[in-house]
Amino acid sequence: MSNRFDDAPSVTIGEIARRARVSRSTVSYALSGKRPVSEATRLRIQQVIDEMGYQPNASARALARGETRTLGLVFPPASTHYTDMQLDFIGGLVDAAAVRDYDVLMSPAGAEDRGFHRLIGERRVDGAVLMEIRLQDARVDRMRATGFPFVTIGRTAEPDGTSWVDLDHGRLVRHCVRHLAQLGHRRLALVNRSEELIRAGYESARRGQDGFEAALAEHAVSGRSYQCGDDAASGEDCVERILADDPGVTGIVTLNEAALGGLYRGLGAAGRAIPRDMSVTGIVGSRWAEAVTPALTAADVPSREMGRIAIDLLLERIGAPAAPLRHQLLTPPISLRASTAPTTTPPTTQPAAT
Amino acid sequence: MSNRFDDAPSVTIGEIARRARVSRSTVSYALSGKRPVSEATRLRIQQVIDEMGYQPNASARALARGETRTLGLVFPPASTHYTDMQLDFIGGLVDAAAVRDYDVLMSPAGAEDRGFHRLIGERRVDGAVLMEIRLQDARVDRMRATGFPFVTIGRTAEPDGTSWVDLDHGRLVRHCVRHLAQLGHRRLALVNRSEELIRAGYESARRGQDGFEAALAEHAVSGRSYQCGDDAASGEDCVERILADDPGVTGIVTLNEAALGGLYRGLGAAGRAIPRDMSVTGIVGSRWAEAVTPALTAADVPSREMGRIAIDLLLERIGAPAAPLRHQLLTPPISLRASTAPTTTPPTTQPAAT
DNA sequence: CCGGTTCGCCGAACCGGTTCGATGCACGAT
DNA sequence: ATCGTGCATCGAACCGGTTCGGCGAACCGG
Repeated sequence: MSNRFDDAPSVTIGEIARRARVSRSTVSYALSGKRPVSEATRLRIQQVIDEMGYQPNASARALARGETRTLGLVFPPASTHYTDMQLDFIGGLVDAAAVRDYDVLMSPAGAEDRGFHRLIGERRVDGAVLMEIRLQDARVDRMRATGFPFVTIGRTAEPDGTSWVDLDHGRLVRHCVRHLAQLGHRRLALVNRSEELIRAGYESARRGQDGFEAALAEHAVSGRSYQCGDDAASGEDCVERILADDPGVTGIVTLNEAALGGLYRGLGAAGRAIPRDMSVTGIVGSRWAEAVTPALTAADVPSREMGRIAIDLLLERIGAPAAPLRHQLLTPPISLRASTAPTTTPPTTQPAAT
Repeated sequence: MSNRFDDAPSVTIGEIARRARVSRSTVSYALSGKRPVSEATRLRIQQVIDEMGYQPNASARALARGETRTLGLVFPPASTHYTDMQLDFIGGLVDAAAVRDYDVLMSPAGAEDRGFHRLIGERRVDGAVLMEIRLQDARVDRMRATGFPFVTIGRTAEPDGTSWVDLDHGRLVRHCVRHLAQLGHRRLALVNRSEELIRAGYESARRGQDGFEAALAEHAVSGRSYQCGDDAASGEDCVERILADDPGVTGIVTLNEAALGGLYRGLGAAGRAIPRDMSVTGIVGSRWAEAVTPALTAADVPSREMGRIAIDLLLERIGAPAAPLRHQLLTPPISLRASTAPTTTPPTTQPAAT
């Protein structure tokens, strides 16, 4: 009598109905409340349910109701490991979904992928969130063609036809450049993501880059962009390239979280102290920004919040497919930390006027 | 004619059967191959399927077959953000599951949680992986009681009744201590995880701590353990406490990835150069180990591999519930990097003898 | 005392697959 | 010509829920 049943061969609604001496439909209605059930029988049913530890089978319910109460999270496979920001994003997303009584199905899937078919075609989920969006994204096109509810994290080149939440990388980079320009820096470098990602049209890298170039013109400063692999060694290497190209660079903007440590190490090795000889800023998860010494002046990316927003947008699309598409373009503020400072070379005294 | 159907109201097996002029069962057998079907009809069916873009409904299949082809990943909610190692682990796990044609359902769930009920009771998944194991873990007890297939990442105080994969934190810490002892360090400190986690019985922190104390005795060195929050500021703070307690400490072992940057910064602020004045080592994801300067001598945690192993163990339990339980206790080697060096104080010249 | 509501519950159909037993047919052997 | 055999296919039941239409009993007013 430790557990009611030796094996507990998944007690069904029929079993409950039999023991409560009502029909299956009555049990169903008692639970869903979609039709009135007398207080007496409701109690009797509830008692049997408690005794037997009944829980409705999710597959059966999904089949009957036509909804799975599951959301898909689609991200490219062959996982180059994720960044901290992405991780936090996933955490926020899963938590938000749980609060709304949805589970999240992880699917490493490209557009042509079997995994993609599974998720959408087999109706394993009621909707999907697409990560790691590219400017031209076959997955988005396919989703749009099927009419399946989805939202993207990041936006394609043609963003109007989709619900999405995104960081305004272009603007953030412009803010970073402005910050450096205001501190007097005139020769900058952008440390972007890897060449492959950029070539693939990875949207944050591309728009960040565009923003960089626009900002250079805007503030009449010079600068150059560098592609950099997602690891410390690439970061070190990148510093070498930057200083080889132009030893006069005094400001760096980075979009590459994973290379940040290497960047710092490379600067140290080159004898450039931060922020005395080199100001560094960029878009980096706060955990990394605060881990390096000196701590990085960087955009405070609200990753978890973005996960929550994604869920809300998606549930809106599922609940009201006809509702207008919605977008959220976020431009979080830049947290001033210790890695940026005014240029020291030209004005030895305070720069009073121009 | 862009897409065969304006709305594609989920084409079913019945629809396929009608158009191919066979019965539903024949379609099913043609797809599953569980009974022979003539080549001619198989082709005819396949053609209709291709034309209409049929894909079997996952819920219906799960209901009929009694298996969902989905695995659960259960982790505690209220997500204190995860470490890099955990992230890589999840990535490896999801990828491994995808290769074996399983999806992964993320569930932030405590033992008493609604989420836990959903996953197991409603049979949303065929089996589950439990992360963040504690020495006494109510979730493990519940799972064991239900007889549901599961494996844990980490092991409880009573590990024999469960399939698990785990890092041998005790041994790894002992190796770290031995390494430091061999370099001549005699006064050490352990930087552990947060007080709450340890009090909660978080197994890696507890076993790491035990290993530390055992190793101190083993190598006749002195040392003390410190609890440290999972962020850079706590790491800085922890350094202060260590040096205040005993300024003569020359070796640190850390289990706290998130505090590593703060640890380095604190040491820098205290004027202790690594590794000249202080050797640092520990168990930290390689991305972090290589991001700090000097790079950290640390255990190379095979996180992705552990994810793969977890999936394999779980699928074995699902496929053969009667099979003996299996365990994998991993002790990856320690990668020597730049953060540890022989003590410099006693022997100013090279230590020729003794 | 009777007809019309209302309430509470039941039975059946359905969701979209899988699987088992049975059946029709062509074939070869006798 | 006849019987057995095996192959290809079909029909029905089932998985475990949800939902709709209907029915009997109790209750109401006239």
